[in-house]
Amino acid sequence: MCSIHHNSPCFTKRTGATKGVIITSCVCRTCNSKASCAWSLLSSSLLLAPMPFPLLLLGVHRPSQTSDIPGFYPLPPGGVGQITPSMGWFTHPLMLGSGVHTTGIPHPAIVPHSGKQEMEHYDRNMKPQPEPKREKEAKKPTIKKPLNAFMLYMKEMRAKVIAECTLKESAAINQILGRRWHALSREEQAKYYELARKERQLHMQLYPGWSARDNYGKKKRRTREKQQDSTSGGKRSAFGTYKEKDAVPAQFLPMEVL
DNA sequence: GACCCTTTGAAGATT
DNA sequence: AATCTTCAAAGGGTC
Repeated sequence: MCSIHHNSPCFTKRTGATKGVIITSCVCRTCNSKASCAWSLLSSSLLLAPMPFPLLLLGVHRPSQTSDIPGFYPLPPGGVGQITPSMGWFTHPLMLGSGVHTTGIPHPAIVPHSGKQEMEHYDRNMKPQPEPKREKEAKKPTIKKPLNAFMLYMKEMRAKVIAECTLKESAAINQILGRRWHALSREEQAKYYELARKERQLHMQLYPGWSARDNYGKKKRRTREKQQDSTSGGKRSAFGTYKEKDAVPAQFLPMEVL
């Protein structure tokens, strides 16, 4: 957050690549000055704002009652234990998984440990899972990272892009979504930044001791070299720079990026 | 069946 | 402080 433009969401700007690695820096969207990335998890001004559509996207009702954090998930003095299904917390597909907070409150960020496959049962139209396996995996739940603005955007727009382009491969879809993301106006992007910020805040409140580090190493990665090779030629998209061999065919690209 | 690919953003780790 | 790394989602492809 820029110290001057408090309401200006920062964004990560790709500034180039060294040895195949993209350098990132965070700048204020308004004055373009380099700034800290923590654009105000604690910014009460935004918390006081009316709930934007993104929370509707999540299926989380905005409680009408007041709370310490108006417009956001109320946290009673005792914690989150008073959040009830009637508040809509459980109505979103994301909320229908087996993830259960230590308080007993289910949350999409909690999934049984062992990889992305486990995500299916809360995010893919509630595919029924064999019960014994679920119980087995539920022993060691993993609290996932909250989604960032772009991830939320992807989640919302993926189906639309698939329908438009008849593509199914996620890598290609994501390239298109990346370009469309950059084509969004700041106002449009701001909606997702705010949703992401609230997601992070909720996550912090539900899992105060959680750290992104907790999930480090849970995905086994193959040799880093291969990844660097793949990025050195085309790098990490740096505002439109793509590997030619992986470029999305022009006929699949939306008009606005052609 | 685990990981890759591909995207951006957030945050932890390292220099 | 600056830079680097990992992981969030997705699902076809690869090994």
